[in-house]
Amino acid sequence: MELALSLGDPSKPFSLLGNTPKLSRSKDLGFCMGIGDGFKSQHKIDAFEAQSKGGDSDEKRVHSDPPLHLHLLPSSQTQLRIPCLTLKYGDGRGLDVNQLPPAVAAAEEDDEESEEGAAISSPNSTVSSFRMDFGIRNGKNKGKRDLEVERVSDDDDENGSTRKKLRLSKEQSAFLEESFKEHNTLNPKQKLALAKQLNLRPRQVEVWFQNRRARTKLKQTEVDCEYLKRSCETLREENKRLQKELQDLRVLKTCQPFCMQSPATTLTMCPSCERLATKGSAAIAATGYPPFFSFANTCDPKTSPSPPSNFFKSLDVTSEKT
DNA sequence: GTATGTACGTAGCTTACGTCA
DNA sequence: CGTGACGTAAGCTACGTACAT
Repeated sequence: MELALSLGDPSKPFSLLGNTPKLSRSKDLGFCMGIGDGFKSQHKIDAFEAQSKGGDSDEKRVHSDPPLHLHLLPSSQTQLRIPCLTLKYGDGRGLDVNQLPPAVAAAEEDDEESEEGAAISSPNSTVSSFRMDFGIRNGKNKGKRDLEVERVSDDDDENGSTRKKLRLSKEQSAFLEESFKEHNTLNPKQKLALAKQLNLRPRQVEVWFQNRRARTKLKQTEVDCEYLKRSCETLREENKRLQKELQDLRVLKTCQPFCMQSPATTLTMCPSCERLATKGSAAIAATGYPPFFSFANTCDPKTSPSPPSNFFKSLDVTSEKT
């Protein structure tokens, strides 16, 4: 797994070694490492939908970018086949709390339609005709968790205003996860479609995506933190080594009168190993002979190609007189 | 062209609840 | 069975952006 820092300008997209930010789709990765530019992609989707809708308030948001058609769901046009969910609605068992009571669901639908238009809920809509029975489970899959959920469902019926913690089913979570991999933000239409497909309230879908983004960011922060720790450790070691080299050079400078007569000792850096070498006293001390060109035994001359003449960064360490 | 108000979406923080060891 | 840690759904607030006036 590659690591990349995204601690700079938060408005800029997460970049992985220069690659375009892209949410990871790998199945084995528990979270998405890339932080996409949610606003931009969202606007692209808006632009597309405004164009396809043919003129309402959204149309004014159209960007100059070409419309980007994102497929919200893996199979929004087809029935999702999940074996444990294929029981018919209304067998009287295991009614999921996350499935709205018919009256409430109808009210929710009306609210959403009044807010966002009836595009989704039209009788001919493939989305509205598609109902996944996520709330229905057979006896085998109905466990303690479902019983718990049913209890809350009863409360929900008697008072919809109280705050309830409704655990999403595995299937619902998995489906939301798949959608999140496609894109980590939702526009109202997508939210509605997802809510309908999963028999959730649009607000639940919205909250789920909010929390999912937060979790992704948290994970990324942890990864960044680890990376910074390692970088810090590496730099500390490097600094320690360089300090020691500098100290050695200073000792040599004071101990060898020969150095006083020579011009400034020049430190050079090996292009392959990036260790310091000298064209002067240090090399003399190391070899006993004034070197013409040396990396102070830090490099294998066979494997170290000759650097261009202007490559070396020079450090004058003897220019100041003590 | 600029200032102001409004609507909306998001991030961040927090709370409350469910699950598990 | 009680308890604490952890994960997560949901509430709340601040902020940024787009748009209308």
